[in-house]
Amino acid sequence: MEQTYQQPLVMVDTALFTILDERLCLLLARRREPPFEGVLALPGGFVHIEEDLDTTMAARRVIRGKLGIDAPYLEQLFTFSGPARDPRGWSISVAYYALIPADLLTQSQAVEAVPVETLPTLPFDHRQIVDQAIERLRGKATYSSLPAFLLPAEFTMNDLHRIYQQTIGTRLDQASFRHKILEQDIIEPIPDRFRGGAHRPAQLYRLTSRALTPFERKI
Amino acid sequence: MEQTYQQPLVMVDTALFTILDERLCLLLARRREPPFEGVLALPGGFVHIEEDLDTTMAARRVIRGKLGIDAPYLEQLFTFSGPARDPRGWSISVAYYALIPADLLTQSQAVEAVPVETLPTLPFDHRQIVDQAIERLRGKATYSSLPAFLLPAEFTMNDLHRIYQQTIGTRLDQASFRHKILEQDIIEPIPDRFRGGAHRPAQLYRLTSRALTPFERKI
DNA sequence: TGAATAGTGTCTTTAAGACACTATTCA
DNA sequence: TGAATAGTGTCTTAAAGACACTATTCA
Repeated sequence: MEQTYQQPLVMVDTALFTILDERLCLLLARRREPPFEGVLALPGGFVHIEEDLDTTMAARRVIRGKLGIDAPYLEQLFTFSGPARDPRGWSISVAYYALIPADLLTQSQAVEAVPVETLPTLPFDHRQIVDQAIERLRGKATYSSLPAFLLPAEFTMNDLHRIYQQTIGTRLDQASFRHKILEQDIIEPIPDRFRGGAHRPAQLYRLTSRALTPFERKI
Repeated sequence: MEQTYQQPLVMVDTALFTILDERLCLLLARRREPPFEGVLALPGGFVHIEEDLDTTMAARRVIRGKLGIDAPYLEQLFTFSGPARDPRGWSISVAYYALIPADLLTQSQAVEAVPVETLPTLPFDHRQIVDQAIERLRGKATYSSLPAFLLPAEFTMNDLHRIYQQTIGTRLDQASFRHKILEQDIIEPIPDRFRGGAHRPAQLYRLTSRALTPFERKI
């Protein structure tokens, strides 16, 4: 019978991104169990078939366990597998990536934020997962409202401009950026809400939709 | 111990595309075992951890079992999971899609080609897998050499033009298509090889690379 | 010859990007 | 006032797409 084949271990791993000090960072958790006990790694865990309705729910459970909150954006990335990626045996990891606005992070959470340029050596194949997640993030940033999910609910046009530049990794002309974002209808001004400083106050905006909006053309 | 959690069933399913009579078709196999014995479904099977090095190898094994050949293009699509998608229990299916040039198909193979517009009712969540595979195929067709993998090793510019139109689903100006394809350097003319008819013979081309080439801009 | 497909040159439209400018606040 | 950030209008460049044309074969 087919069903009697020995089955792989099934887990989920999550690459959690945030922007801290104008830099793209990854949230890493110190492992509390072997293998690699005490080492910084992507938050993850086994799928619990009694409680998880699918692997996305398992990823949500892992994120809630580490951060105490739900990620505003969560997407399945890729499934990694093989006999050698985990010393416990032939395993499958369904990898996810998520965007966490910095204002949702608190001291109490069991994670450390590390800039993606200075990541420590990661256990398992987590480095590969992270690289692929960054590639996906950069790719989608050019063609969608994705980077906006790294911002708090209210933000200025320049906040958005900066976050797009940080995720894409290139300079974008300020004026052209404004023209194009406004054409896309992904954000709307919040009536009578401005943010000031020693300069002209900036209009505050919010997303028009809580879902990711793909663009026809690039930003 | 974490390892003692009950593990899901782990399988792979493959959406195999080909072009027959100018139409995008899916290769379906009649199931030889329960559940859904005798029903047309995506070729698939359980991951065999003793012989498969990863899920991609499992997908290759499934394709070789049905077609006796390797697909020139194979890509992981998405991982589907949950307690209800398979009556045998909580399961994970790592779905793949592949492109099969029509000249590699023979009568002896254990599959039926069905145009994607007239698919029968499919078991499990195979309909969802197919829909997502078509979406991915159309998406990548605009930005890469992907559709060329549906053609035999040698083809004319007009073969390529037609296959792009069939996979993308829209008309493309013939002259502009030629300009843009030649700029991309994905194909090269085969010296002194032409295909005739009752008309001017057409230059035969081949791919410059066996790998998928992404384009900077759309075709 | 003309029917059929192959292949080229060039114009128009539209998107992407650059840039010069004006606006409003506070110190 | 000027430093600082906010915001607008318009020009340039380049890509996408349309179109008119020429080329070569066979019946």
